[in-house]
Amino acid sequence: MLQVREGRLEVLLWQRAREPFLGAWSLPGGYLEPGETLEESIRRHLAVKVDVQELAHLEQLETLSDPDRNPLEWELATAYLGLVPADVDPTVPEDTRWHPVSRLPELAFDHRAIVLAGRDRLRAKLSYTNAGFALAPPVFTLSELREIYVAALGHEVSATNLQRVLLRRGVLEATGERREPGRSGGRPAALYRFRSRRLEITDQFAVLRPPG
Amino acid sequence: MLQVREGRLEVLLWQRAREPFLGAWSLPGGYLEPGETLEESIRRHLAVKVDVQELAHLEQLETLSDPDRNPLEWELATAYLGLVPADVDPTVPEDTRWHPVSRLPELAFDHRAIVLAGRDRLRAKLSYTNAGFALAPPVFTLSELREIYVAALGHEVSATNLQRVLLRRGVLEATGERREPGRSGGRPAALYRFRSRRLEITDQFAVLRPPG
DNA sequence: TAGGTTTACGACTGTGGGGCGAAAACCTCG
DNA sequence: CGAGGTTTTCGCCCCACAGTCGTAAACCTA
Repeated sequence: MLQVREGRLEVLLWQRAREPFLGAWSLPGGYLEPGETLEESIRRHLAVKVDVQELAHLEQLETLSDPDRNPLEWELATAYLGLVPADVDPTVPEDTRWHPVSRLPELAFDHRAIVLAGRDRLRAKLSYTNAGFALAPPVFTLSELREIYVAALGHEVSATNLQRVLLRRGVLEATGERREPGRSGGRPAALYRFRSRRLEITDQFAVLRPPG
Repeated sequence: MLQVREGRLEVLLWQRAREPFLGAWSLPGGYLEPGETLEESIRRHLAVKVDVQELAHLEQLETLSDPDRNPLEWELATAYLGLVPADVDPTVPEDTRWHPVSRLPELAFDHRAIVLAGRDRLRAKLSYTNAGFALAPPVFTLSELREIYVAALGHEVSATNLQRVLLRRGVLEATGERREPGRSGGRPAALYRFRSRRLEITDQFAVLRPPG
């Protein structure tokens, strides 16, 4: 589960209570029950930690099968990427904490690689899909959205470009409302929302397009 | 396993010898052995059908977990995409055949969806990676490469653009050799090869680039 | 009302892909 | 040997679109 918190991309980790890797930080998850879908299982295990309603997007990353990934027993794991909007702050149990992805502690199993793979997948999809909807609040100003993109991408983003690109592609739409400026003044910012809240691919990114 | 054969994108299928879906066409594969990697398992099962040396690229697609995907028992499956260069024609057993992806027969399980997902993954990666190396012979003319791209992408591709795009990105390099023209004449074509034969991502495709 | 702050937006620029037509380099046939 | 046909190559133009910058708009406080 990734979320932009305080201008940084962070991941939800919990401290293992069992061997192997007792006490190490690790990704939330657990075993699959018979007759259960992988996605159902993920949601069930996450529900123990956080309110699952707040998961705006969930997608499969990869299935890990290295026989040495668990030193105690042979075990497969299917990694998922979950995204949480920046405006919510789910209450989490004592043994669970958000960690900035840029400074991860020692992680159990191959979880470090999984977190980095999730970050990379997110960064790629921010470029050619509307994935931002899963990180942003329901409505937002362009400045707020820009901060979210900066945190997730890890580099500066021009607000002008962000607006033009996302509007041209039809990813964003204006609500018509404005946000009142703060104490320091400034022009009131227009409020936007994502046109769709489900993942959609921006087709025109394909190079070697069909003619016409 | 996908391959461009006779100007079409085709997939290797075999006819099931057991229930469920006895007699239906299905993707090659089988059960995972303890202590085995998923990729090792795939290669092991494929080796029964074809010479595995000819697999130029293999990548994981998705793990399917719908409890109803197998009517007889609860079973997970991890789908892989394998690519075979167009210049080889592996000998295959009696019960195995290449089928054009555009006209698939009735397939067992969820294999139809898997094949289409593999085709779509391939099409996407042809745009922003050097994935073509896994479909093309070691050396080739631009016309030959163009035919492969047309077959895989399912639409026309201008030879001019193909050359310019792939050369600019450093995906292709000229060998310096030329191919003798055929009976009908014509200017001899320059021979090219892929600079790398391992999957590499063309970074500059990212929209919302870092400044500079 | 002046000065500061934040947002919005138009204008310019540069890069790179798409399309087209001419030139190059070979063939065969009369 | 030259004419005509075939295939490949390459230069040129166009246009879409992202990146940059500067200015105008719209608010605040003092």
